[in-house]
Amino acid sequence: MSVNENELSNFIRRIIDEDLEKGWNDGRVHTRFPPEPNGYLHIGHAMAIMLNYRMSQMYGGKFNLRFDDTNPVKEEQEFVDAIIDDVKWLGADFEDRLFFCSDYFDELYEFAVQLIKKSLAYVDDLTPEQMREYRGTLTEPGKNSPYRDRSVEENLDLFERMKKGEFPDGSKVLRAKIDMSSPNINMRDPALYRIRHAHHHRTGDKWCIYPMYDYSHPLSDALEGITHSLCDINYADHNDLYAWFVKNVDYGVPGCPKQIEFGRWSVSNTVLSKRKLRRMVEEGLVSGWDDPRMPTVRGLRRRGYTAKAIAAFAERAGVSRHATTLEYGFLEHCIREDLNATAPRVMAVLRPLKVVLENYPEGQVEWMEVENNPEAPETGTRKVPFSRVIYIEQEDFMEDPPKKFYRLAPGREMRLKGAYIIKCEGVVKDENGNIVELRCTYDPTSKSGEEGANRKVKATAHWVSGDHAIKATVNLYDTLFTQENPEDSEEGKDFTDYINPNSLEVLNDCLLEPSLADAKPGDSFQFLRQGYFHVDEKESKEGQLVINRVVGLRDTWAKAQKNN
RNA sequence: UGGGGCGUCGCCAAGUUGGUAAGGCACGGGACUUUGACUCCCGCAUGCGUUGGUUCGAGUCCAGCCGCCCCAGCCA
Repeated sequence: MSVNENELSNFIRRIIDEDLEKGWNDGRVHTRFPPEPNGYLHIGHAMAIMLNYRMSQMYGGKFNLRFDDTNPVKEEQEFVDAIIDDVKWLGADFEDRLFFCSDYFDELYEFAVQLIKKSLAYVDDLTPEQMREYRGTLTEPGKNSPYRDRSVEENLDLFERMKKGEFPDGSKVLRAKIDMSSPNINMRDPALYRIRHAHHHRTGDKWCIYPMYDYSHPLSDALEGITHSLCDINYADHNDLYAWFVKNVDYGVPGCPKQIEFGRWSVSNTVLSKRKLRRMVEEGLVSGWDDPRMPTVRGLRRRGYTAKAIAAFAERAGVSRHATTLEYGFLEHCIREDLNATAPRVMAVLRPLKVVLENYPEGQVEWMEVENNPEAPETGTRKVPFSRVIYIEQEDFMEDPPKKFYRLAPGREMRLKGAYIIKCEGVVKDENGNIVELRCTYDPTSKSGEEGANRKVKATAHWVSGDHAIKATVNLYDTLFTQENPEDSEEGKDFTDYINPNSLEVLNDCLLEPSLADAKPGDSFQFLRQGYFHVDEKESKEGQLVINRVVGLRDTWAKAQKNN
């Protein structure tokens, strides 16, 4: 797949190109993905990961994975492990550059001491409530804290005692001394360190003061030699602060990072906020973070999305400075494109309808040769058994077909892929009038590959031999939400009110061709017209395969029906 | 009402010394087809939030409006 020159964010490339021309940072390009380990990654994160990673690759640079683990009360090792796993799976290769902000706590502490000595930071005793009052509002300037002019010596002493644990949580905070009347509220003496007597998942009980994001992030970037710190537009107001720390701290490492903001992505018919996804899991609205309907990396992966498809999605969607909503169908297009090229074609019937071929000898079995993937002829062929009783999809037969339906109907013919042309001679119904069986005849001269097969028949369907089929459970999915943007809920409505009640349909008695007995978790297939499927790692109670439909095919017949 | 940011086709997105609106998705039409898939053709913004201005010429420059988003955590 060739990538258009224009794809993947021209505006960021323009900035980098200019930096390179100026010889800034010796022409290095070094990016990073900085998650807080407080949840699982979703498709929005995957986009940011691919943006950072591809940007570094495009310029022959490097890419780091760094955890922003500065708030021990929200973070857990479980999430660290899951995130590392997801980033690796996505193919964003950080090589040996896996870092943690918590690894820099000693340096960060020294940098704070440095700022105090420069009279650029002070210990404040204001309570959180008082701090809010002193900060002013969006339209009114703030006022200086009465503790703002403490001497360097006193600040040094107080800060050290904060570190030693002499003060309770919330009693003191280290703040930068910038400008309480700045129109940018982030510059009104932001907090650098707060006291938290809490156990950190990596540093244990070593620290009871923890640095704030605004302070630790630019300096962590600087220490790692990051050149372009890509973050979402929410942080645009923090850019001045970011630059302030980089400028005012002598961090002793060559190079100078800069922050560049990009617009956030959302995806239609789903939600991406961690808070909302967590609710979905905690309220049991989905089976877990890896529910195949979830927009999490783990969910998409279990559903059967490939890293390649997600990378293509990120690449083509691009990025700008404004918030965008990507259509779910665009994601589907990307996975179809990948699976169309790679997924073996296989016969499987989701909603079986019994067909008896009256003129086919009882007990006879023919092994039909069927191609594995016409898109990849080198994958060869395989043998599929054919016999007197076969099953086709219920939807491939209509007793009273409307115009334009050209599959099987009474008196009509249809081709069975790789086998024979059959003709419907009769319909068997139960006492309730439901069709339970079709009586058909087959044309013995129409065997696939032989002369008689070369006649036009309007439709071709997949099928499975009754004596040879194996059973499976198949999960069909639809979008999790009916609303294009569930976040935009009306007054008095919760986003969960828009959950699609039909987002999951379980089919228990699907029939698969016998070669699927060897299928392993993680394998993907195309069940011809039924779309692309992925074997789940879990088995059903009866030990059958559980198969997730990744995505259906583009279906012009279904669309035509819908438009009627 | 302070500051920051954003507005190009239904959804993304190119457009950057002003020169006469790329591409993808979706959609419509057609060809091909032992997957109504795939593939391949064709079509799809006299228009770039809006109103004026500058100019031979403006999505691109200027001015004014309109609309949307973000910021007042000892969260990230």
